Amino acid sequence: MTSKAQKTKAYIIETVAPIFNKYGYMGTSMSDLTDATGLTKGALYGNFENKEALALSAFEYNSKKLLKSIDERLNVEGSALEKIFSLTRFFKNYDIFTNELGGCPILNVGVDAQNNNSLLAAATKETIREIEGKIALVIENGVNNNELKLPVPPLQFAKQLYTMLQGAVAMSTMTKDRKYLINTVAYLDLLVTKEIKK
Amino acid sequence: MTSKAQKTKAYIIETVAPIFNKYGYMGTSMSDLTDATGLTKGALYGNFENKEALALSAFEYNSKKLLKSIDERLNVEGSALEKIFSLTRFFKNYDIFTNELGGCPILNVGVDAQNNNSLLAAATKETIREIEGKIALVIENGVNNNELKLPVPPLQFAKQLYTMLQGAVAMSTMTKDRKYLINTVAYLDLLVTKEIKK
DNA sequence: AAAACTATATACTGTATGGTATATATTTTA
DNA sequence: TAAAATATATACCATACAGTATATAGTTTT
Repeated sequence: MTSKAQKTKAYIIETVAPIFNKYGYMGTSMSDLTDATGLTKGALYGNFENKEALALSAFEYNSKKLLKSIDERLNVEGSALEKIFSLTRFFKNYDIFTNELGGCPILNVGVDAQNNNSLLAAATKETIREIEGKIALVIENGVNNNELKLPVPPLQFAKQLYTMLQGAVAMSTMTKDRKYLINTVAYLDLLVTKEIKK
Repeated sequence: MTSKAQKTKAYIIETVAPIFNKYGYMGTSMSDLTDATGLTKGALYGNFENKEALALSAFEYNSKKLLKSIDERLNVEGSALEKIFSLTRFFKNYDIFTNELGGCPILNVGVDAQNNNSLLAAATKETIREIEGKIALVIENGVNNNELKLPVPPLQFAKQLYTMLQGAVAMSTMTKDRKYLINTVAYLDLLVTKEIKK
């Protein structure tokens, strides 16, 4: 059974997460958070040591949501190719998916925290590593099944794939134009079919 | 002749530009800027209406530097292909180039300002448009010279190219690993040679 | 249901914030 | 070089900031 206190803590995190993600660590004030939650500073500081701990919990909340979704796409039934296409299909609507998170947590926090908060910066870096690892695993299985042929090691290919996807995320975020996502995914699907499908 | 006042204004901008770029609009305080310049608030507010005007001038200063460098690479003597390779060579060391600017101004300001400052967000968007246009022009000339063949219109190809480069910039920024730049450029050079060179 | 405990609200720190009015230097013009 | 014009420094707003001590309300446990 979850106690009232645990519920409050969870409520704070999920309310606060999109705000930190949107406005950044420096751009979010504690009073923004009391306004959004309807709670007082006493409640926030009773549940979290300080602003940084709260921001970190918020990032981890968003990060987990993202990782879970990516995992789901990469674990669909079928061949390695189908798993990869499932992932690119996810990124085609990435802007819609990340809208409720307050934008892409990787990009927003990764860039925002770079020079402002080393803990958050490290957390982003770790999440990137995890995502790349998950993609690499699928690709590696495809190679072992004689389904795929690669010009580079699986992890490097995964990194390249994710770099292109994240590039589309960055461009569509900055220009508010989702065509970057659509066109990049179309290109990647073609690339995968033509270059690494055996 | 440049008056003392004009020199001061220029000095403020060039001193302040990397600070805004590194720490963001909200992460930079006016006292950070008085510290860095060795000037007082009176001097800063005498030369700029407010913090926002100062940040905008700072971004434009960085943006112009970047656009100038890109222009130089795209205007080297030679074929369209050589111009494109000149650009990718530039991005291979993009982290070194942007170090003195306080990071990539497009990425940093584009992400930071997205939800915090609409003027800066619009300025980033415009700079992206300019860069894409410059690349598209080179590619279009290559097509007209019968040097290149494209599967998509020149501007779309330019956008795709820049998206991949900017993806590498984002990833190398967030992970502090320049391999993303190196590997992406290696891939792009291959892509250009194999797919669009006639 | 009462006692013990815990979580949230209130009221308050001291400091930093963006911005301004005005005094004082410093340039520029005559 | 003296007067006029301008740029910078100083001293000061009011407000917002992260964080805290303590009172009060609410939840658990017995």
